[in-house]
Amino acid sequence: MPRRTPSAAELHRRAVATYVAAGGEESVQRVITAVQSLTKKLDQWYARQLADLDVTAGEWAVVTSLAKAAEALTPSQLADLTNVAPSSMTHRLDKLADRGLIERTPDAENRTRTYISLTHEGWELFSLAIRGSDVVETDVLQDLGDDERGELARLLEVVIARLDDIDA
Amino acid sequence: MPRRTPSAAELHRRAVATYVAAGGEESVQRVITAVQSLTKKLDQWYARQLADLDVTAGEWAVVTSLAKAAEALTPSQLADLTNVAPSSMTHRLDKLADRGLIERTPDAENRTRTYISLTHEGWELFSLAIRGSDVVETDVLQDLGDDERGELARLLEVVIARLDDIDA
DNA sequence: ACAGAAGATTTCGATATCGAAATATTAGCA
DNA sequence: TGCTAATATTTCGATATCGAAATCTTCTGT
Repeated sequence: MPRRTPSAAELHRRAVATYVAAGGEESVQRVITAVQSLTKKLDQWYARQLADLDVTAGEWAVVTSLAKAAEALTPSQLADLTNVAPSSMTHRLDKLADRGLIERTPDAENRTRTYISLTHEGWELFSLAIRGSDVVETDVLQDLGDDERGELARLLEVVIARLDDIDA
Repeated sequence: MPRRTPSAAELHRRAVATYVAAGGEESVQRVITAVQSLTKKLDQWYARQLADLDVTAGEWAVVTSLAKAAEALTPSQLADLTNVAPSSMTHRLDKLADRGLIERTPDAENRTRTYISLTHEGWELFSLAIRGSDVVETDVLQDLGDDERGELARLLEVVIARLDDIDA
C-alpha cells in the first residue's frame, strides 16, 4: 500500500539529501531544488487556470513572450524564447491565429520574415490570465514579510544577473 | 532587423513591468518572474547535458523521481510526480526498461499494480548527471556569499512550506 | 458469495512536437 | 553581375503525449 503523501517541505528535505548523497553541494542544492519545486507547483496551477481559458501552456508561453517583448517577434524568436523547435511554432501560430489571438504580418523589407503580434483579443486574454494568476502567486508568498519578500527578490536578481555570463 | 539580444537582467525588468502593468503586484512579480526565468535557463542547460547522455527531460524526470523516493513507485505515481498522463508513462517506461535503466516488478499482493525501480545502471546515470549539473548550478550561485546563499535557501523554504496549504 | 463501484495499467486514435529536408529570399563576394 | 552561403519559414515522416475506452483486479456493501 502506498503511504500517505508527504508534505512539500518533507519532499524538499529528501530531495536535497538525495542530491547531496549523489555528489551535489548542499547549499547549492537547497536553493536549486526549492526553485524547481516551486516552479513545478506554479506550473500545475497555471495549467489548470489556462485550461479554463482553453489555452495550453505552450500557447500561453507565446502570448506572454509577445506581451513582454512589447513589439512584434518572428516565429524563430518565439521558438527560441519558448524552448521549442521552429517547426513546432508554425502549427502553434496557426492555431493561435485561428482563434484570433495573434496575427501574422509579412515584413515588407525582408520577405523571408514574418512578424507575429498580439491582437486586441490576445492582450485581453493576457491581462485576464495575469490578474488570475497573481492571486495564487500572492498566496504563495503570504508567509513572507514585506522586507523578506524584497530580500528574496534581491537575491534572485543577483543570480539572474549572472545567467548571461555562464557557459556562453 | 531584430535588435541585439537584451541581457537576462534587462528581460527580467521588462517582464516585471509588463506583469505589473497587467494588474500584478510588483513585489510578487519580482520574485515569481525571477524564479521562472532561472528555471527556464536551468532547463536549457539540463537538456543539453542530458542530450549527451541520450536522455530526454521526461526520462530524466522519471529517474530523479525514483532516486528521490528511494523506494519503488508505481507508474501512476510517476505520472503524477512528473506531470504527465498515466498513459504516456507506459511508453516512457518501456523505453527506459529497454535501456536497462529501470525495471518493472509486479506487486505480489495486488496484481493490478506494478512497481518501478532504478537498476544499478539507472543509479549510475543519476549520479553521473547530478555531478555534472552541480557544476553549472554552483556557477549560477557564484555571486552569492555563503550567508546570502543560506538566506536565499531559507526564504525559499518558507515558501515551499506553504505550498500544500494552497488551493487544497 | 456476489454484483457493482473503484483502481491501476495499458491500448487506441487524434494531436503536438521533433529533426531533417524543402522552399524561398537575402547577403557576401569574386 | 552571378554564384554560393546563410537565413527564415514551412512541409514531412517519425515519435511522444493526450484523453477516452478497454482490461483486469480488488474493494464494498448487502
